[in-house]
Amino acid sequence: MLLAQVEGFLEVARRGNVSRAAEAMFVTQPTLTARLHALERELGEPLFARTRRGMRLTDAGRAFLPYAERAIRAVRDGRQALSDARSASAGRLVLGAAPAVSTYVLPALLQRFAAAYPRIEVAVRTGHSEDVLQMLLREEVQLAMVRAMRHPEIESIPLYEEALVLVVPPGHAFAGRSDVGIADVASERLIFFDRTSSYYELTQSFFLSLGVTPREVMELDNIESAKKMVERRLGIALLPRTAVAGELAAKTLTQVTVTDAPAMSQKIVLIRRRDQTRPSGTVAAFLNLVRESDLTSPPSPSGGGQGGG
Amino acid sequence: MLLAQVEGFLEVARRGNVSRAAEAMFVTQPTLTARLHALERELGEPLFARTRRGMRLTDAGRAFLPYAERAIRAVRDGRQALSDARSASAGRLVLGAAPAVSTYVLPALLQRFAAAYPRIEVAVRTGHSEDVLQMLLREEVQLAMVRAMRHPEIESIPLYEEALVLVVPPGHAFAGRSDVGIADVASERLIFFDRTSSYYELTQSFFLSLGVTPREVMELDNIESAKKMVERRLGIALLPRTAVAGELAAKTLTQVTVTDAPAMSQKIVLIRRRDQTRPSGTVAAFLNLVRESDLTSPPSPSGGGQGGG
DNA sequence: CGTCGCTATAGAAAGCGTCTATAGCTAGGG
DNA sequence: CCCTAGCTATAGACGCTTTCTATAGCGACG
Repeated sequence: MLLAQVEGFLEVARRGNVSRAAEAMFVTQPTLTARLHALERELGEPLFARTRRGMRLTDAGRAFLPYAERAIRAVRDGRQALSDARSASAGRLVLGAAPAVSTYVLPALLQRFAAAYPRIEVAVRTGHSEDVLQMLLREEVQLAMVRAMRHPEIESIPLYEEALVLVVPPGHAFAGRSDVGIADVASERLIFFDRTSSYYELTQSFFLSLGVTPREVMELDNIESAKKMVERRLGIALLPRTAVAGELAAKTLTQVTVTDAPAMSQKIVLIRRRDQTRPSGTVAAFLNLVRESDLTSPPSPSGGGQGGG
Repeated sequence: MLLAQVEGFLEVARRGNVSRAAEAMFVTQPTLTARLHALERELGEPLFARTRRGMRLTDAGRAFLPYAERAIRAVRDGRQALSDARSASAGRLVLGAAPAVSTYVLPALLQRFAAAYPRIEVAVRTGHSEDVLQMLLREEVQLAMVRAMRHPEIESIPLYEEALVLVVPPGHAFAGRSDVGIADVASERLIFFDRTSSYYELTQSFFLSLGVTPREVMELDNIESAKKMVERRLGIALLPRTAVAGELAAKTLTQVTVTDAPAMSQKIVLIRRRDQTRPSGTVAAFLNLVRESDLTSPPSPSGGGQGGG
């Protein structure tokens, strides 16, 4: 069955006249007649009663009419959806993100995205980087912003380096000092977050590599709580810089530089399933936005970039 | 665009594998590959990412998928609707009927019809025969049961002759007499109904042809009211036999035969637009039912057939 | 390193849709 | 009473396109 046949059926049904319908469809009248015959043959039933005055729908034709309209409309809408997607003027984008990204980086990004592409519907799925990777592989998300990972079926685009910075409450002994060493840190009460997160592992191995055994006082399962703990002077913490940018600016937390330890950071990347197809529509739109964004400087202007190997 | 292309797209999307999909659709793999290419070319966008493991939908493909399903479903449902209509197992039937038919003949008929074809939806439009004819010409109804009429665009099937019978209240002077003449009737108070109906005209010309000027006492716009009037002894009336069958059986009205006047009746026919197509589906089902029904004897067994020239 | 499993391509044959031209039919006008 | 206008159906030729079989190309896997 040709879609052209169904369209011909609709046009003739509307006009009651093959010749006019043919003209409107830019084909000759015999062509359209043949289409109708073919359709009637395939459906096994005459759809029109041929009269001296033109074509009139039979009961069968009248019964088929709404379905034909529905089919044609579906195809037309499908074309429109593709064209919308192509121009990224509409559609749906499902993003995965690690918790720190989802909470501290995505909001600003999505705000700009929504402004640029108001008719794109966005959904975010948050999870630890490994879980988000699985979502991507299962095609539950189209793009994901996670820490750098390797997998044969994904390709990644570097986004930014997220530094882990040591934060202390205002008025803490470390505040204002420029000679805080790793040994000083080790003797402080430390607050960790989310034992299942890669940050935890990263922080632990950092201390161990320096021969320091941290005296853990508390472990929270999310960054926000950890920040609150430091603010309440229950300890000090190594936290993602993007997560404390606001507090540093508001001076409810103070950043301290450790002199005798390397800067610690984690690479954040945008990952995507490896296709041979180039990113299309909503995905391409988001990629463009990301490319022209400077993710190393969060919305509130606190400290400058602090990247490091 | 071929529907086969869209179906191929769906099948491959489901299976993620051209070869299997081709097998399932009883075509060769190159054929299906070609269909997909043609569809992608027409839509201007790759719908699949070709991988070593098979075919995976692209974002565009995923966007198009629901529309493709909708279109295929519409066509499938349309085929089903036609097949239902062919076997009259489902569908819709719109009937027109004159008031007397609609009220006194159709209910029994429709009861049997609904029992025989439970999935056919029936609608009735009631109006005077002339108006119903117009409905038929405008294709607002598919069939109509009205008094016999002529029109170049319709064909009719005789249904029955509806006699007009003289009814009087029980205990009336005429009741039991076998020698009531037209002169006797003329001296009685007569109740007419619906001046705009053909019955009114028929009745009037009947009296006039016999040189009798009826002494009208009352005109109601519907038969039910006229019957009630006779029952309340406000006069006597000439009413369609089908309309008083129940009252005659219940003996709340009595039929009187006029000896010196011809029997009066009206031909009731079933009319249909003149097509070259033979009646299909629901229409054919109704015609069959009507053909095997004896419409001259209403449900309640009162008097026998009373036809006459 | 060969084989397997997948899709893409090549080339031939058949089928089908499309065109122009014309037939067949009826209604309406001269 | 014929002739024309307006409709759809048919005929025949042309060309595209779909379809087939056979084969290439290309990674993955053992």
